[in-house]
Amino acid sequence: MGRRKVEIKRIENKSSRQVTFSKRRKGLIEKARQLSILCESSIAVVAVSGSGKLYDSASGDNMSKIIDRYEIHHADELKALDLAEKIRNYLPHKELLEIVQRFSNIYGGTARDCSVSN
Amino acid sequence: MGRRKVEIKRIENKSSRQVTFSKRRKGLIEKARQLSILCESSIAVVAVSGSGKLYDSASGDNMSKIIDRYEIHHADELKALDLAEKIRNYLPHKELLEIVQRFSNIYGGTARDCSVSN
DNA sequence: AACTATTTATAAGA
DNA sequence: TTCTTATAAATAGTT
Repeated sequence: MGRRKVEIKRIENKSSRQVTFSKRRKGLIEKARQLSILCESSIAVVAVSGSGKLYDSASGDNMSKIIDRYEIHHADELKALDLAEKIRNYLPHKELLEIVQRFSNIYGGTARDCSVSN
Repeated sequence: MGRRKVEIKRIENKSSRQVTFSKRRKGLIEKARQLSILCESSIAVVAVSGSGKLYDSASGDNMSKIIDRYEIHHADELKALDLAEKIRNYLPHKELLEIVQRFSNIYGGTARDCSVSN
């Protein structure tokens, strides 16, 4: 849908890639909104850019409810993976948990609007 | 994009609505796939139809990781869930390790311009 | 940030 | 329901 047909492969030029990301992300979210209204459905879109920025939209219902719905639907798989694995990994898990808690204490779960270099 | 312009409002006829849901859902997921590849990004789509069926796609990364990313960025709104608590009860060691590494990437040595509440 | 030539998505029809 | 096709809509390259 443009001056030329584009191959679906990584756009090498960084600024073109960013422009395309911006245009198509907007298009995608608008399509989600339309689908939600036309067909009375709930649509969640979460996009993470190459540089790590997060964009999301929830149409027809709020994001938490849509994600909950996804997780309920996949609960069986998650549980099957979980139980044996959790026991098997108990000790290192416990140690890692302490690390995560330290992270949580430092960053508090409330950090926002972070730009990350790389 | 069809024989006629359509208003973006609920399609009253049930079978038309189902046909449109099927066509547009497919289109949306294909657009997500393209965006992911063109711009090396990760895109999650979760759709719940009016009748409660769930459809999802994850491009560029797996669904759990994209949802985790969303939840990390929205940690403020997820205080009730408490990340550490969720990890303790829910995630196997391997995924926990990945979360710790992601915390390091996000909040580690190169993060700047962070506003942190509390 | 706008424009527009083209491609792509899709609404209606077969 | 699957295929076709006229048309609307999205967007790639340009300004």
